[in-house]
This record gives sequence, structure tokens and C-alpha cells, in this order.
Amino acid sequence: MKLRASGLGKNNAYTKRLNRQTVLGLLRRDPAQSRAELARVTRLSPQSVSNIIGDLEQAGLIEPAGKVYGGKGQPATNYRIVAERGYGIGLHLDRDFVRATLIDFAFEPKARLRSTLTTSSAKGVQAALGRLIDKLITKAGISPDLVWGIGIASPSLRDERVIDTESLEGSLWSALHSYEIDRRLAHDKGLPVIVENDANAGALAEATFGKAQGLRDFCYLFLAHGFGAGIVHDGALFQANAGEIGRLQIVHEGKTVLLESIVSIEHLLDRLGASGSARDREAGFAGLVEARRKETEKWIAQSAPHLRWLVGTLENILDPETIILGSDLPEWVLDRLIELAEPLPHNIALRSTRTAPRLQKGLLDRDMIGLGAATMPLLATIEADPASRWKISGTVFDVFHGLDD
Amino acid sequence: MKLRASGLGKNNAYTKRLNRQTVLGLLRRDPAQSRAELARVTRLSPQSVSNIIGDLEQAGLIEPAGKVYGGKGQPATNYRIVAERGYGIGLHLDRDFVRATLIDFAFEPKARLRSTLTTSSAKGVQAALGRLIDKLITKAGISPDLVWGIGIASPSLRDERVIDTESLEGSLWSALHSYEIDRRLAHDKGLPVIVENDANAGALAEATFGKAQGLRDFCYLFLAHGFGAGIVHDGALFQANAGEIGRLQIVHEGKTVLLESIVSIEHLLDRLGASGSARDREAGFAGLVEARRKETEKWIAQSAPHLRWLVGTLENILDPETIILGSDLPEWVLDRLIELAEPLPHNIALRSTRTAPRLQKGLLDRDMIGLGAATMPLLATIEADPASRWKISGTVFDVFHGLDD
DNA sequence: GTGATTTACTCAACTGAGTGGATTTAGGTA
DNA sequence: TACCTAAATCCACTCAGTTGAGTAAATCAC
Repeated sequence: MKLRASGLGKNNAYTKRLNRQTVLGLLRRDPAQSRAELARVTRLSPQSVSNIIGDLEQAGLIEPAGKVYGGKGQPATNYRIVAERGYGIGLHLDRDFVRATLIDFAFEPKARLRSTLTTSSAKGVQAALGRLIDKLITKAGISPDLVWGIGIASPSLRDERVIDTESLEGSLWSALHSYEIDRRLAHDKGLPVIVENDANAGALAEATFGKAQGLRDFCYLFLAHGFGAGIVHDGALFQANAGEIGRLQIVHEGKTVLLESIVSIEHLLDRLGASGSARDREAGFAGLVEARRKETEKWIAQSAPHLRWLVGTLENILDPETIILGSDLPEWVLDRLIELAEPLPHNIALRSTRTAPRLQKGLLDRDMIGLGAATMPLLATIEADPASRWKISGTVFDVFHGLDD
Repeated sequence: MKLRASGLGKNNAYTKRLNRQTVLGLLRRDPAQSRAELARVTRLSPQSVSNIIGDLEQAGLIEPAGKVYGGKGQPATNYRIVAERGYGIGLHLDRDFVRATLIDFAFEPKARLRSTLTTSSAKGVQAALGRLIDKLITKAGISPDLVWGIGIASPSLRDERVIDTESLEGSLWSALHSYEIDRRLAHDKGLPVIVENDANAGALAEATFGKAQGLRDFCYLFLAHGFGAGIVHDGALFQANAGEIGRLQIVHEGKTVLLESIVSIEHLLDRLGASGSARDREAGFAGLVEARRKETEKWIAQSAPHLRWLVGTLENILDPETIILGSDLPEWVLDRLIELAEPLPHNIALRSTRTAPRLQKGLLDRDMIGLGAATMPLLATIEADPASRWKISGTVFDVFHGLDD
């Protein structure tokens, strides 16, 4: 039966795809489940689940993972995702460098690379990214055919550059948009390419690897050169243009300014008198921050009240389950920021059903954003209800293809 | 085939229900469409649509609405919703009064009533609401059996009262929550009762009757005694605890205060020196506002910058298609507020794909909130993808019941 | 006018999704 | 050893939407 895509009406083929994706999604999130267990969760009949499991196994997406003894009745056969069945590549494009990560279908990181980009021409960047991807695949020791796609996270994603264009000129993400590097890369590699902003990728990473696992409503604040937020509501990411928290107007010392003119690494580095390569993340502004600890503390003291205000604002508008603060700053800076943000405003977030902290530190992995980016092609390939409706260059694989004939 | 509700897996029965709801939803939003047209939109086969149309007609939900001549080929038979097939009742509970509205299945208002509540005991309120509903049904001249449910909109909806409890004590909505009037009313009337906050109900009303028709992402700001927002994202309402914009912290004349301590009718009335019944909406604070125009202008001048800030803040966080300002204040006050809110902040909302104004005035119907509340039981009964996952007391009718045997 | 053309709609056979009851399997338990 | 329980399967079945042939009723071209 043909699947009539993108229509409002649903047919059996659609249902089948949905159920396959649902079962696969459950196995991905919680490894090792039996047919009977899946039937209970999905409320499908054991027979249907059995058929689906058979299909997925035939497609090489899952495999048996031993039997469970100890209970009454016949022991159940557990199944798990076949980690080596597919891979996702994530590129984190920052101002001065690129980090590339590769994760397998079990969402385990397999290889990482970083590279400082010397060229700033769009064509040069395109070529450099292509080489980096090849190198990453080689390093992981996998077949290029098994890569399902490429996710790109860049600091700013706007369909139009109505603001601060000058600060973007000549940068990587300028090339990304004006030169359509994503489309060209998709063509070069024959793979789907998905672009997101860094904060959204970070939110995906926290949802997959970090503090937001299992949460359906949360905010991820990414304190970088700028200050952005990835907002997840009802399990889905907000579109790229939302979450521009750095551009919120605040009053600082009597003057109305943008939040990120205070709360951003950019501003911290200004205060520390950093210049040239000392501003680069790779060259290690972390060292500078350590060396100028006193001045950094002052910045923290100044920023914390604004963070407190931001938490209250986001809570009042969005009522998330938790707010996660991520950054490449040293851990003690984040700890201190969160510490000084207390006491958080008295508002609805104080409800007794709360389980997660109102404000917490994110994972500290430096490849966080790249990891999130790497999940995108995997999610786009297998998820029934993808975290977001991404703009995708190229065509996503149909992992179920060939099962029906 | 049995529908296995609330499971993750889908079966044929689920698909059938979904397709029926989809077709019905299309006919509701755009009256008079033919089978062939619906088949094109839904991407279902003409045969399937024909079957569905047959079912819906047999259930009395739709009826033929004439043939379309003029084009080539056989003229198409249009169908439309049967307006008299069902009704929704909306109650707008404010501090000092209740407005009740009844709309038919074509979402046309059929009867309105208002009542000042003298009693404040929970039991008394319950009884009064019951009588008001009966009166409304009588006034509309319809059979009580045809009412599909009751929607209640109240100024504040919080699952717990962690804030400002004293200002809620003894009020209608205090009774609503602590005494569970919704549950009791559902039991009394044998009807499903759905509770929402007033701003969310207003957002529903704008989406159904007003400026937000066809929009999937917008904010509705409801400037009342307090200041709340209904947020619609991807066609769905945010849960009740979100949108508490009145509790955002702003800096006013050097002091940090809550937004609604300035931008709210409560504060305006304070400034106008209103007391007692002059504060009531029904007794007409509008007259007072007119009489004290100069002082009102001052309040507007003071509030507008905060409104400007709020628009920028919401845009940066949520990136809505439009922001709608609703209120019971006189029209000129809203016009002036919006006028003085210009120039709006320079941000991503300036994108060229914009079609709706960034900030606009909502419908001025005084029953706006009640109308939105009245849509809730109708939507809950027929929508495939309900605007929100409401907490519903009682059981929603199954309008398709009896079709399958 | 007349016939070709176009479009709406229907009939009846069909495909294939999940279902349900009987059955087999394989461990625990008395 | 005999019984119980739960997992998994066999197979006939139900009933979604689909398909393709066919009919009805309008407009269009000459």
C-alpha cells in the first residue's frame, strides 16, 4: 500500500510506519525490551509487535539481546538497537574552529575531531568541512555508506540577517547561509544535512545524553560568545528563530542594554582585556579566566542577578520542568553563577510536583553541541515524532525500505 | 475493531477516527467543501472520503449544502456542518460577575447572559452557575441534550497557589479550585467541564473568531485586572501555568516591580482612585476611564514602554507570527497603547516573510473570553488534534458512537 | 444540437494493517 | 513429576483505505 505522504489523511501504510517507528524509538530509549513488554507499552497486540520486531530485525536495525530468566512463564527474549547499523555526524561550527563528532545508532560517541579553520572563504570552508568529515569517518573506522547524515550546529541561525549583520560578516555561519554550504555539502557527500543553531543542538544533547533525559519541557541556556536558548516544549524543539534570549532588554546599572552585552563570554573577555587569539575558545580562554579569577568573579557577581531574572522570566512565560545552563566556561564559573543566582524568584515554578532543579548546570562535555548536532540525522531517520521539523538538505534514508515487497 | 486508546501504537480503528475527525475539522474551518476537494486536501482516495462523508452525514454532523455549477464536469455536492447538531457553553468567571455564552456547532454565538454573583460560598457559586446554565439553554431555545459540554475560563489557574494566595481568597476561582466546582458541575449536569485560564480562552477565541484565524503561532495578551498571556505554538495552547506575563519583573522608575503592578486595569483603577463598585467591570469602569481621560493618558504613557519591552521579549523568546492585545478597556485606550508602543524593538520579528502586524488589537467583543471558553467543549468533542490536552471533568461525548456496528 | 471532454462520484473486488483465539514453548513452583 | 504461568507463534479473521472500472452530469467545441 502506498504511503501518501504529507496529506492530512492517514492510511494503513502510514500506521505501519508509525508503529515501526514507535517500537524502534522505545528500543532506542530503553535498551533491551521484550516483545511482550513492548506490546503492553504500545497497546498493540503481541502478534503485531512480533511482526514489527521481525521486520526491524530483518532490516538489521535490532537484534536479540539474551533471554530474561527468573520470572514465571517462558523467558522473554529482549531486543536491542544494533549500534553499528548507522551513524550520525555532528559539526559544531564556531567562530574560529569546528568540532566534529560521530555517534552510532545507539547514540554512543565513537570519534571526535577538532580543527581550526584558517580560510574564511565559503568555498574553502565547504572543502575543509568535507575533508574533516572524511577524516572523522576514517578515524571511526566505519564504512561511509553507514553514515545516515550530517548535523550542523552554528552559533546563529536566522533566515534573514536583520540584526547585527556586521558582526557576522566573513564568519563561518555567514558562509553557511549566504553560500548555502549545507546544500552543497549534502550534494558533495550524498547525505542529508540538517542545520540548527547551537543552543538548540545543545538542548538535543541534554535531552539525549544529559540532564533533560525524559523531560518534555525544558530550556537549555547556552552561554557562549553570545547567549542563546534552546526551548523544548511537549518534546519538540522550538523553531530556530525562537530562544534569542541574548537579545532580551535588561536594565543594567540604570541603562537599558541587551542581556548578552553583559551575560556572554564575549563581554567577559572584554572585561579581561583579551585580544586576538586569547579570545579563541581553542586557544583556551579558559586559561585566561583562571588567571584573572578576581575579575571573573566580578563579572559573575554582575551577571548572576540577570541570570536570576532570566530564570524567572522563562518560568513565567514557558513554565519549563527545568532550566539547564551550558557553557564552555570552567565548571567553577557555572557553579558560582548558579549559586549566586539564588534565591530564585518566588513564582509558579515552586510547585510541589517539581522533580528537577529549577536551574542546573548542563553536561560539561566540550563536544556537547556537536553531539547534539550528530543526533539530528539519526532522529530524522528513525523518529516517528521528530524533535523538530528541520529544514533538511538532501534526502533522509528510508531505513524501512525494501521490507515491503 | 476496538480502539485501544492512549497507547503509543496505532491501529485501523484509530486511523478511521482520525480521518473522520480530520474531514470534520476541515468542514468546520471552511464551510462547504465537496468530496473531491476534501480528497485532494487529505490525500485520501475519493472513495474513502466518500465513505467518511457518508458516515458523518448519517451521524447528523454534516449535511449537503447545494451543488457547485459553473466548472467543467459534473457539479460537486458541497457539504457543511449541521450547526444545530451540538452546542457549547462557555462561562467567563471574573472577580465580580459571570458571563455565559452559548455557541452552536458552526461556532456561531446563539445566546449570551451575564450575572453578578452575590454569594461567594463555593456551594452557592455552584448552584448559581447551574441555574445560569439552565437559563442560557432556555434562552437559546435548544434541547439540553444537545449541549456537548461546558468550558470555564477564570482569571487565574494554578494547580497550586504558591503565590498571592491572599488576593484569591474568597473569590470565584478560589472556589473553583479548592471546592472543585468543575467536577461538581460536571456531575450535576452530566456534561464534560473544561477549565482554562482567561488568557488561554481569549487565545482560543481569537483563533476561532478573531485576528488569529489560521495562525499556528501567536500570543494573546489579556489586559484585565491582571495581565496574562495565552500562547499558541504549532497550533496548540501552552499549558495553563505558562503565560504568566504579569509576573515578569521589570524596572519602573528605577525600581524592580512586577509588570502587572503597572500594566493592569487594577493599577489603572488605583491611579484613578476607584473604589468599591467603581472597580467592577460590570458597573462600568469604562465610564470612569472616560471621565478621567487625562489621568488615563498618563497611565498609558507609562505603560506603553513596558508593552514595547514585552513585545520584544516575547518575540525574542517565542518568535510568534503576531501578538494580539485584548482587553475590556475602551477601544481608544488600546489604540493609544499600541500607538505609543511604537517603535517596536529592532529584532528578528522584522523578517520579510511577516504578514500579520507584530502587535495588534484583538476583537472587542465583551464576551470574548466566554466565547473562547465555549469553543473548548466543541473542540474537545470533534478535534483530531485538540488545541490543548485539557483536564476534563466528566466524559466527552463520542459523536461517532453507533456508526460502527 | 451533438459529441467530446471533464469532473464527481460509486460499485465491487482487493491489499494489507492489526486482531483474537487456540496452541506451543519453556521456564518456575508445589 | 505434575501443574502453573507467561512468552511467543499459527492462522483465520475483520475492516481500514485503495484500486480500477464504470456511471452521471455538467461544460466546451464545432
